[in-house]
Amino acid sequence: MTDVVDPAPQAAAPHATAGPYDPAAVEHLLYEDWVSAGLFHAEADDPGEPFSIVIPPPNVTGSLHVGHALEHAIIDAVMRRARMEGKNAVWVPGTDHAGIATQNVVEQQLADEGVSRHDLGREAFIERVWRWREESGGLILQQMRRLGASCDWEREAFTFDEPRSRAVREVFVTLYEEGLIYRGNRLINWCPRCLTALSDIEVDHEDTVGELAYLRYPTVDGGDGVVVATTRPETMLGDTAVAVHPDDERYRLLVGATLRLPLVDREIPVIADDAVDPGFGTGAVKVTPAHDPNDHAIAQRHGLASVDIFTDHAVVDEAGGRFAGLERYAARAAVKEALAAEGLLVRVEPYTHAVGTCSRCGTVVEPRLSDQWFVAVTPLAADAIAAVEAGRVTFAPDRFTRPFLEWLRNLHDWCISRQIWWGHRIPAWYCPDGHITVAREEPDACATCGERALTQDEDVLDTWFSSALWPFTVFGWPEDTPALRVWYPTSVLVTGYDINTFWVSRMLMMGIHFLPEVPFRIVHNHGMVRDRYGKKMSKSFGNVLDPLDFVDRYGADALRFALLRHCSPGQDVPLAEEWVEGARRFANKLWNAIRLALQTLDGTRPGELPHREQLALEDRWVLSRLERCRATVHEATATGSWAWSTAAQTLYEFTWDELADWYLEAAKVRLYGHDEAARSVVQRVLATVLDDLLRLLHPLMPFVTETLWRAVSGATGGQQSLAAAAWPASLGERDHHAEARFALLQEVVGELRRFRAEHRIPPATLFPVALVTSRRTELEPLAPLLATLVGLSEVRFAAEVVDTSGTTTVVFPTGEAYVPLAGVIDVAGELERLRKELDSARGEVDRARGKLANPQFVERAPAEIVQRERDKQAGWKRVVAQLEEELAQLRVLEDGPPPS
RNA sequence: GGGCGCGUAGCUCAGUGGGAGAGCGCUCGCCUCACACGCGAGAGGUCGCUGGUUCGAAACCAGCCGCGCCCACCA
Repeated sequence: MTDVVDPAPQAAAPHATAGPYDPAAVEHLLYEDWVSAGLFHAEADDPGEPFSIVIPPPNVTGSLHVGHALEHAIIDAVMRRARMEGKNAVWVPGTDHAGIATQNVVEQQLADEGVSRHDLGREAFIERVWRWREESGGLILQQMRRLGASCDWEREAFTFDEPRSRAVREVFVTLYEEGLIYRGNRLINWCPRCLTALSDIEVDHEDTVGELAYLRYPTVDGGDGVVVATTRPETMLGDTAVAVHPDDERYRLLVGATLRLPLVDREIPVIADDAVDPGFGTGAVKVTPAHDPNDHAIAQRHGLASVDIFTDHAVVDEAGGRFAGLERYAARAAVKEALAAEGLLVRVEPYTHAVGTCSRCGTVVEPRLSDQWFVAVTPLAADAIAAVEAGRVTFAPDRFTRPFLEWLRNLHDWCISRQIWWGHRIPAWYCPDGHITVAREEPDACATCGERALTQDEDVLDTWFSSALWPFTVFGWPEDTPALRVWYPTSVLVTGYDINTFWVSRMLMMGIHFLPEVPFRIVHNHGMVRDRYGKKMSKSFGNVLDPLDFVDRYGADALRFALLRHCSPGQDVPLAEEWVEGARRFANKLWNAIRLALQTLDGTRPGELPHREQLALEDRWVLSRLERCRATVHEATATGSWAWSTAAQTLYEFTWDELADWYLEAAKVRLYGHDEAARSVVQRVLATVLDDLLRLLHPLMPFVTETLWRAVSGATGGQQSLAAAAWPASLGERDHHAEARFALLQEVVGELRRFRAEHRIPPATLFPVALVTSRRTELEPLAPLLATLVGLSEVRFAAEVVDTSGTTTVVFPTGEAYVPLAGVIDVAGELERLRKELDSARGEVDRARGKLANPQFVERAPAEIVQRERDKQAGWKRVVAQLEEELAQLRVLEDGPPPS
């Protein structure tokens, strides 16, 4: 870490600082510079093909978690590439008011203070939430800046701000007028803790071990009646019938009979309905229309009454007679007990079934008949289905299409009213006679009877109602704005597959209904971020990773790269600290590679490449490899088919394995040499290669590349930023000839290095080689390179080596290298080392033999351990044999004729 | 009940018809003048199992086993 107090971005440039790359010293300043230069801001009439993405708005009071980090890393990479390609690109940021989630958080705060929202009253409560939004609402957007997200901050939107609220009322009223929004008394999911209705997808289904209880309902005349099976005995208090299948012979005679409902003494009929599965339980089902969706449907068909037995809090009400006042689970126990006492509890067996829970608080939901507002989704869904089937919207990856369509085809009407306070109040007013007036602005009088004393509906809208409008409301709808005309439909929606139903489906339905086009062409579904073992992150499991902690310690680029490196469409992304650390090392490698370049470029700027005949083999090789890298990255980052792991991996390998390990090492010959012309050539090649590499890497790692690019190119920032530079064009055809020749060199270098390592030849010891090779004409010009890369004192080529005494042979695919051993290998030292190794290996063999010779061990130790010992012994025996052979060879050398 | 994904080195993963690979971890040798957040060398795999297609299968097909996820109003 440097202790520079107030460095300008240039001050931290690589040639001016020592030590590793320090992200903290540059990131903030670079971000400020980009924003103040307006690089992320776009106007509708800016030049270029329109390209737009709207952020999946995070909860306004939330903070950035790794899932956001992944999503924003992807979107930002996409945006930056689009911008570099000259598109008129805009990324609209913003937040969601997140109705129930936010209200729950604030209610919890109040609870900690010992008050409830009802103590405060509606006005004061909402004011309190707004105040909390002011305090915490900017946080997540600030955190996005730390990641480098290139949002157009002048376009920040909020699902509950005034422009969005106006759009919500417009949509609600229009749909109401079209008959697509209605108020009705229907069975909904009720959360007894949040005290509100929920839509179907806000309910999670969890397999729960429960019981199946068999209850006997006698006939009114005291006959045996019917035995029904139920997982919820307490709901029998609300039963209004028993149903059997019409073809069920067992009950043929009972259909039409009247039963006496135990405990409440209600007379209920036995009815026949196709919905009953004769194979389940006893084939007879109790019908509780007020608390079960199936039963409700049956009741509708048969005109049965509904008896609601619960209060809002899921406590039995007066309809439950003597059980009134009991909470539902207490009531379950009490009902079972009472039935048992009357001999009507036939039996109870364990039974696992799915139980619905509130996705916001985990409480078991209560199906319940209730007056709520609904969207009649069938016609809207039909249009959405048609759009997907016609390919106007595509999913990446494609496999998400089918479940999405299946979901749309099986939709029930969407319950949109919520009995909470934080959200868009439903624009419906009631007069004392119960007439409903739905209006864009508060009406003066009832539209039906002219009554002036109106009260507004108390409920608010499902938070997804307003986010469904996001892709067009952020551009000013319902006004016909230039932004809307230019940027709608948005180019692509980048979001997790987990909210395709919550959000994507609703945006599609609303977008198609209210605008001429779909809201996005492509839905790019990323996966979920998981821990290093692929496990879901959860607070209770203690494996939650904090993205900002990573940004602090490793830099934003490192986090982004670590995420993108493991990211392919639809696949979950594992993340561990080591991956981020590895990405930080990569940034540092890049930093240092360019530091070397800056120290040797003498101010050479990227520009025209030298003529081809001036280029050395390694120049042609690196340019060809760069072109390969460019083509792969270009392809892998093309809209809709994002193979981020491929792009990241390709850039990583080119930078590290090719540029740093080979090209820079090879280039040193000329960079440090005294041939001015040759130096100029390599400088110009290097400057250009670095320029293109930094451009390609910029969408993934914006900060380090920007810093380095300014140093390489001499750009001063602001408008002259990498963030505003052009995406690299093709360098032309690959040079396969140069690649093949360089590969030849790499093979020879590899073999000689292996020889050096095996024989413990110190790096400082240079040795000569004589090469006999079928590729002499190709390799001969590369002799200086070979010498540099391996550390050779001399490279000779020969048709054949006549006198091989005192030399050893290194074989490579197209020939052999002869290395004299005198002065190269420390024969005495090698012998010493090998003898020591041999001693120790023999010791291991003896140790194992001793152990295995002990009958106590062989007989009593677990077979597994004994076997392991045998394997060990065999392994060491092989090592001994090998060492003995090596020693024998060396002894020949020691005793042989002295090398000339 | 329906659907989807995954099973490749110790761990996490890439690889979709012709060389079994990467990062981390591990072993050995090096502070070589960009980088020890580094350099060089290396060990390690019956590509879940069975069968099929093919000249050739980690990859394509079928079945099976195992893990994970999503959807679902059989009480």
